[in-house]
Amino acid sequence: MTRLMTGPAIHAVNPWVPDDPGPGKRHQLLSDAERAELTKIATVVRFEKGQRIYGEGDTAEATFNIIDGIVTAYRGAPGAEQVLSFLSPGDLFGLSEEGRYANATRAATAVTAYKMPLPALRRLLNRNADLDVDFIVKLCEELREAQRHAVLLAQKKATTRLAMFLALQEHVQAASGEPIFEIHLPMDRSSIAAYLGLTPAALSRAFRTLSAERIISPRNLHYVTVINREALNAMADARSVAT
Amino acid sequence: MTRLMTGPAIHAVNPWVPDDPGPGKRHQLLSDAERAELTKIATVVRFEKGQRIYGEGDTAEATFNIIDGIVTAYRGAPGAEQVLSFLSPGDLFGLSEEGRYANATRAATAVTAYKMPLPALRRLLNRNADLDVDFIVKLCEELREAQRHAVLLAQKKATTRLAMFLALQEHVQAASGEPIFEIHLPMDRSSIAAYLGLTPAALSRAFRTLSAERIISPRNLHYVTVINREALNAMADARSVAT
DNA sequence: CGAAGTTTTGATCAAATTCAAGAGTAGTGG
DNA sequence: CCACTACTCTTGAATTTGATCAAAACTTCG
Repeated sequence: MTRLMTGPAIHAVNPWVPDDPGPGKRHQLLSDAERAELTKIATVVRFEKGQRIYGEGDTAEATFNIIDGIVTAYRGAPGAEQVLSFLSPGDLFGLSEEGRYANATRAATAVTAYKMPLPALRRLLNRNADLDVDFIVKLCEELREAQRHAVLLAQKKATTRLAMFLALQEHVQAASGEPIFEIHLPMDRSSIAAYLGLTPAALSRAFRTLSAERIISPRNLHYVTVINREALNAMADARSVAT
Repeated sequence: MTRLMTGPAIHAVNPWVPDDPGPGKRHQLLSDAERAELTKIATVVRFEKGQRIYGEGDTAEATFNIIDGIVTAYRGAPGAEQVLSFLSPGDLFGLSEEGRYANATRAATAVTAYKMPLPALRRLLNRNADLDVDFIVKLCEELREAQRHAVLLAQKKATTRLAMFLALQEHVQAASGEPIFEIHLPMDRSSIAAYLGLTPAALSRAFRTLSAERIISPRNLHYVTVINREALNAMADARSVAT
């Protein structure tokens, strides 16, 4: 969580070449000059836990870059709500929605973020080709994340979905730098359930099953230890079945 | 299907402003000059129905731009295969995968496409900021499509998923210009099932149910008429439930 | 016309949803 | 600091739905 340099930060893996820090390792995409440029048009905003940031269909006014905290992106009316993604520090959201936001967002935890007004951002992107590339790279990453989500949702068993989710969270955590002895799940159960396309009841049972099978060991609602990583990865890799 | 001008074509809606041809209407993003540039590095390739274009994990060598036909993007071993998207003319694929392709692709029908080697494309993008923007826009669109897919997969009832898929296909068809009295489904049932996260058996029953409820009327395996669009949209909009 | 493939249908089985009630967790105020 | 309330999460029992396995109908193509 050391954040010495100020200004917007976009974290992503390099899509072009496979060298870099390490496979799957994320790094800062922006140069200091670019961060300075972005800082000029950005303001820092705060949202408290549970607060809505913008709604589905609202006129898009700004793009956000998370400094700290987790943001939930979701769609649909309350009661039939579908969570699309959990966004972490370094992530970008509120971009590219045909003039309106395509989904709603809310703070899953207390959130600090840079807010960049769309017109200014657009002008900046038109002038700065490198910055464009950075945004492309970031978008590609989000696209792949959405695809992973689709793969997750296509799994039929609740335990498989949960296993994939836990593996994903572990990855996110590892990629953000901190080593992991425990997986941290800052969001609440119903949000996870909505992300996994399950009812809270089914999710609860899935947790129970994985615990009973000695694959995980939940310390409390927000911290889980992986006991049998072999088994977890075997489920998560979803390369079961064959003939 | 009138395709008078030659050269790569990227079709997308404009993400910035909501004016344009019409809401949800796609248009050509590239200028003639840009198309000429891309043409210089592109070659035309053909794939026959069912042919694999590249595999998951292969070293990424080129990006493709579909001229004609439908491409299936999928992931996972045969038998546990998950279809991620069906790509249409004007779509781009094979982009942005960290040096390797993140998913496999195959031709769902006979396909003609432009093949653009990655190094050349990269050089071109570095020189041409406008082109970058076009790619960003296109990527945003694909991102949103992946999110829609996730929303679809999160639906619990098979009939709801099918309804959403049919609505989606109708949209794609409408956006590509041709008016629709029938929905065209060029891909085979098992691919649709894999896209919907269902078994072929369940998909078949879902078709049956929607037919029995007088919502659709399939002419044959590849053409379906919507009889009751009200009901179809009601299911597809997934805005059921409330309090 | 025949053969290989795909799609549909049927019966059984497993799993998730639903609905409802019970534990556990905050968060509040005395 | 504890007790109370509101909320989230878990658990249970019945029902619905899709998966599975296998066989029959239909396409497609040689």
